Amino acid sequence: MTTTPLRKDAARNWDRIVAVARALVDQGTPLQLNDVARRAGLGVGTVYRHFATPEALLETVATPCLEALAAHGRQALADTDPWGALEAFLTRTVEAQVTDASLAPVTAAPADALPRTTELKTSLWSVGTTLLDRATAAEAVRPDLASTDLVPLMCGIAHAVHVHGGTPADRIDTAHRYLATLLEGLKAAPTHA
Amino acid sequence: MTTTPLRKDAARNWDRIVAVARALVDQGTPLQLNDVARRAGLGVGTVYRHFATPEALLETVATPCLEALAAHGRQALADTDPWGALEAFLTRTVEAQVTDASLAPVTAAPADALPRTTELKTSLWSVGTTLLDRATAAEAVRPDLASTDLVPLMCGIAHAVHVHGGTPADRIDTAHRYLATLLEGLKAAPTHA
Amino acid sequence: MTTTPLRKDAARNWDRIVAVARALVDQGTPLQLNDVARRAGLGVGTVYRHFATPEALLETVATPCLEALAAHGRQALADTDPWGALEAFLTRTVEAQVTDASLAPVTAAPADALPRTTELKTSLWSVGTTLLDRATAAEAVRPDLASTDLVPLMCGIAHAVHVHGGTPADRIDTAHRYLATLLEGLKAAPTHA
Amino acid sequence: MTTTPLRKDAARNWDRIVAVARALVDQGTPLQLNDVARRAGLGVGTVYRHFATPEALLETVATPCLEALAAHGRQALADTDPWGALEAFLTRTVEAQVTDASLAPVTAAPADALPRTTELKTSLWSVGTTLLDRATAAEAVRPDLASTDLVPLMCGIAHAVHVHGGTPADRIDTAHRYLATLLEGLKAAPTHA
DNA sequence: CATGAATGAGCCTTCATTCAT
DNA sequence: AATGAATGAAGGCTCATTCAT
Repeated sequence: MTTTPLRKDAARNWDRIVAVARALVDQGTPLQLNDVARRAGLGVGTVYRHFATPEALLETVATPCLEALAAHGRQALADTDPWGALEAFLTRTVEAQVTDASLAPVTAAPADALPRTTELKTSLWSVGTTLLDRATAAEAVRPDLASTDLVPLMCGIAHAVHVHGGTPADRIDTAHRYLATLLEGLKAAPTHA
Repeated sequence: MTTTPLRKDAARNWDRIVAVARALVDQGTPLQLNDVARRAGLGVGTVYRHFATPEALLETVATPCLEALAAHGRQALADTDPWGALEAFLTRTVEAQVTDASLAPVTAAPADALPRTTELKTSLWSVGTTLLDRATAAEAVRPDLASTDLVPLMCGIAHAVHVHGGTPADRIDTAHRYLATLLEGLKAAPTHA
Repeated sequence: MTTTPLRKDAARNWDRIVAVARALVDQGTPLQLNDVARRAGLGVGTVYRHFATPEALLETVATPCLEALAAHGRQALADTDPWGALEAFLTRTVEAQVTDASLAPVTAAPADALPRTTELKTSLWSVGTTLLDRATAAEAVRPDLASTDLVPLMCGIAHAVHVHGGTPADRIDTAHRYLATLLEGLKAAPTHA
Repeated sequence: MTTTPLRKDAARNWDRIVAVARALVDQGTPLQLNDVARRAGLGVGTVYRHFATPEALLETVATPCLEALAAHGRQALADTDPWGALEAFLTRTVEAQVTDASLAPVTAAPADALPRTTELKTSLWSVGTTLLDRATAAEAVRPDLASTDLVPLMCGIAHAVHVHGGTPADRIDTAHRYLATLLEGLKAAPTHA
């Protein structure tokens, strides 16, 4: 409906490019389209045809992960425990950010290169808002936090984990500790403050 | 006794360079020594003579703020309320990070360009450790946070504020909200967990 | 099978670059890639794409001459007169060094930038060794000279000619005189010394 | 008669500078006046006052060695054996060139920075000419070599030794071998050629 | 569609030399 | 005399992007 399906060879190139980019992101190398082209055994022009900017490529790399998060978000909406649903959703989000280096920049970016990214971010934001509203309504969460705070806070935790450093395994651990602390703070509504 | 005082003209240039750098940092432009030189109306060589690397210049720009924090830290050590002292110290720190764009990169950097920076960072870290230990001993803080978590968490909050965006005034506000939440989480020891 | 032939335009640029470099070498100007680019009317990047370092370009400039020497060397091996063959080979070598300013640095360099250069140098060295060994075996040459002395001595003569100065024509003449003297010394084995 | 003697402190500085330069030359580091100043613990200006150019400093470093050569040359003139005198003189010269890195560039330079250098070079050239003429007159030397060939040939040998490489001890050895060969060639006049 | 050569702005850095102090 | 700060031309190299083939 939206996009004409790619010719078979073009699709193969598209896959190669994304795979190479994924590998580069995982090893922390900044995405340079020339570089990606060389490693993929393709011409620069081909890469540019598929991805007009480094950001577009990065977002493409991040997409599957964002989709998984969005899927999980839809399930979370079905959860009847307001606090539990929020907690699970945020946990998943932070785990993803810490595990997948492509998410942080995409999430924090003020503008998106691909419409699909915008869709997914909007969807996630909407889920987050809903879950937070429910929790707030259930008085399970301090009232001075708005839904616009969720993304920044998740980015903040991911960044904190990054600054802390350590092996990938360490990082997940650290992320859980930091998130636990923050969630405790979210929960403990300043009743009499 | 420490450093030979600069000649008057050299001092003037030093000041100019730092002032230009300060301005660039404040408007979010990355520091490039050639650029700084041009804007300061000086030769490149002059800037290189004073600051061997962009990092050295950045740290110089950050120094006054770090010194103010360190001074405040020394006072905080005299505070007899373990929790209050920690809270005040972290508040100041986050306010500074959010207000002054030179702090975040300097704080997060694994290596320092200037000895003075190392001194100040060490001093701040030591104050933080002491205050956290006291609070932990007073059971005012959840036990699973170590002193090595303080810097990452402060950087995380600063980053969250950055992602949230808004005017400088907004940002201080946001910082207070985020910090308050986190502190609540620090305080509320997971009693039965 | 060896190298993909260059595209027509790329080949034209390659030629231009080498031609400019040749001219610079001939007039004694040191090769600077930026400079070459400007004179060739090309972008710096183009020159860097073709030749990663000044040495690579210089060796490319020297290659045709080295190939001619190598070809002559192969013929010299067929000469049945041990002394005559050596003499002819060394004469050609020195004439080349004196005539073509690109040879001296390439010959004297301890490391090569291009594999082709290494091939050619190895080949020439091997011819020289063979010819010297034959002459030594025929007792036509003083025994205290090793094949590792050939290159230095040829470089030495070329350098002597350079110091002497004069027009290109003068220089060939001088080279012949110097080489004749040296060859006389090589021949006259110190019988009773 | 010529120069006002330096003030005591100025003389001390002069000495320091030359000593530092000597050390740099010996270790093969190119002479940079800024660098020399720093190592000597002096201001750049001071070094410039004493030596207007790097060449002037280099020539100053070379001077003692040139003077020793000149002194030996004057003695050689008293030697009654034409060939022996020439041989001894050239041997000394080559040994010096190979041993002292300051000589090669000074000798090969077409122009001098210091009058004293010109004096010494002239003197040496004159000695060489005289010795060669005597040897030629005694028919001890092939007639097609002129006195203007001596300097180039010595430079050539030094350069050959340099290209050959090896430890300082090796180099003297190599120099003797190369010079012996060349001298043999000088001696063996091409009687019937 | 794919290719990859070309581009050139832009950044970094060094160093010989001058000149105010 | 000595100092050393300032200068800025000069050279090196990278990389995002375009466009002819």
